[in-house]
Amino acid sequence: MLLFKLSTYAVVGGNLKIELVIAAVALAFFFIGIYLNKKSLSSKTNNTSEVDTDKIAELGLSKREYEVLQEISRGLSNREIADKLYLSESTVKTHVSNLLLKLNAQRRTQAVKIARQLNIL
Amino acid sequence: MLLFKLSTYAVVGGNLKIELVIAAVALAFFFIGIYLNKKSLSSKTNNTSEVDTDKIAELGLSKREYEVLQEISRGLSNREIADKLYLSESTVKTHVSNLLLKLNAQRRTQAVKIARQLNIL
DNA sequence: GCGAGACTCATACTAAAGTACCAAAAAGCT
DNA sequence: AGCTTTTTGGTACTTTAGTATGAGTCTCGC
Repeated sequence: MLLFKLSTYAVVGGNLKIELVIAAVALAFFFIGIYLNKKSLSSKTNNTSEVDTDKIAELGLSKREYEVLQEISRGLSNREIADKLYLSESTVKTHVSNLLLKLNAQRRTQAVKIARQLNIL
Repeated sequence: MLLFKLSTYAVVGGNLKIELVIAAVALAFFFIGIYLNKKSLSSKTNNTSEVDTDKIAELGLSKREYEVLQEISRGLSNREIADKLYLSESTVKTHVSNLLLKLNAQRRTQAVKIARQLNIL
């Protein structure tokens, strides 16, 4: 607005070429448009790319359970998760079972889907 | 550019108020900025949100196999997929096996991960 | 009309995944 | 220290998942 007023005064005063003023205003608003648009878009897309830590706590997921969940989403088997986290397969199974209960899932694939929907992965 | 020229002629001709013309040009370029920006952004972000049909063909995934893959990613069991697609569980198992081969996966969870990375889901 | 894939389904297994229940360390809190 | 939750692990089963193999049907292009 300030820029706009200045430009009109300049024209009325007659000490600037009209074409130049219009071009300047056009250019300015062109970039303002780009800037505002970029801002509004980034606020929308960031929502779908961050992990919701509060939700994890809300579900009562423990640290280990969450780690196991992450490995499941990476496609690992219980055996592989056990090796990666230095656990027995039994322990992994225990974690998985508790995990499924807390996420209201019947299967590990479903757990992954639900976790994704809750922005937990 | 055409719009720009017209506006300058209008001012020179003296049959329009300068403020109005400048405002119009500003508004026009404002939206042009938004438009162009949106276009350039969408070409970048669409890469991570659209399904790559070519990749599906490249992998040799058949229609049915792909449908089964989708249901797996929704967390369904073979039994549930069979019911949903009006198939026997045997058939679903066959599709899953072929699916895993084509995706180089050992498990359905891994298939989902790989499919996601390939922008197939 | 015929051959190639795709689709369907069955049987028979093997291998994972998941459940139930229990129990002992380990870690955190007050 | 005492209590609680987490973490760990075991045994014993049941249920899904996945593999192998064979075979009949369907569809589409040529």
